Amino acid sequence: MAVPEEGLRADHDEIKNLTELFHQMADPTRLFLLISMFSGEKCVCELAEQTDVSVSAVSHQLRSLRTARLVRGRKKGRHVFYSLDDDHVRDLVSKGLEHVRE
Amino acid sequence: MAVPEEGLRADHDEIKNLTELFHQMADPTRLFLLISMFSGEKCVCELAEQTDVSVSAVSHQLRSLRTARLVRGRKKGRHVFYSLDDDHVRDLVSKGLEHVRE
DNA sequence: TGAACATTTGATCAATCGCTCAACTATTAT
DNA sequence: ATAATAGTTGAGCGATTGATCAAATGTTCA
Repeated sequence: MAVPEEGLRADHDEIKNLTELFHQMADPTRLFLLISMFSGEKCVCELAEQTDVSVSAVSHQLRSLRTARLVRGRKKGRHVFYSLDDDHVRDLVSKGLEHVRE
Repeated sequence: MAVPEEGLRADHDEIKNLTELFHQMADPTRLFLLISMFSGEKCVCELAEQTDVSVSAVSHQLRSLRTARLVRGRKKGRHVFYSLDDDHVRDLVSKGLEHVRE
């Protein structure tokens, strides 16, 4: 008896959206920001001091993540607190870590 | 009672490797190639005629995937058959599809 | 009000990316 | 041997990326 096709349908739009998702996680700075938010919301300055890039660079990358709907920002006083906007990200990153840890 | 930290440790090397993994899946052509291989091994010409780019471009991208150890090639006659070298890829792509399908 | 702090934004620039093209290697068939 | 087929490789090129810097915005506090 034949094993059922282990194929996986995906049309052009889905592939485009999926590459956009993976693209967001395919940069060290953005990935670091995402992982930082795993333990809860963080303000920009807090995130920035953990990275080796400028506050401006962090802000740019957060904008990218926000546009892609992976994070959301909540304004509180003069701070903006960012947090994950999607739980799939957590799953993807831990699955990915399983891979790189072999 | 406090919820245990939902944090996730990842050192610089792991982050670098993880971005490399996601980078491979962050391009429409490469992602398409990977998804094509979900249903079994495929030769280059077979993969190429399903994409909208040249055989050369496909070969370049397969090399990239091969270097990143996501696929492997098996030579048979004048064909080279490519297949997934890691099952995590399948998991990551289906998890990703769950996300983009909302 | 004005200084200090937190964040965003736009310009700029070097580095990287992914494609095509042309040339090359390798295998099979006549 | 020659032609045809399958795949790889390197150069070259336009497009995209991600960082910095400087300037602008918004918020709190004295």
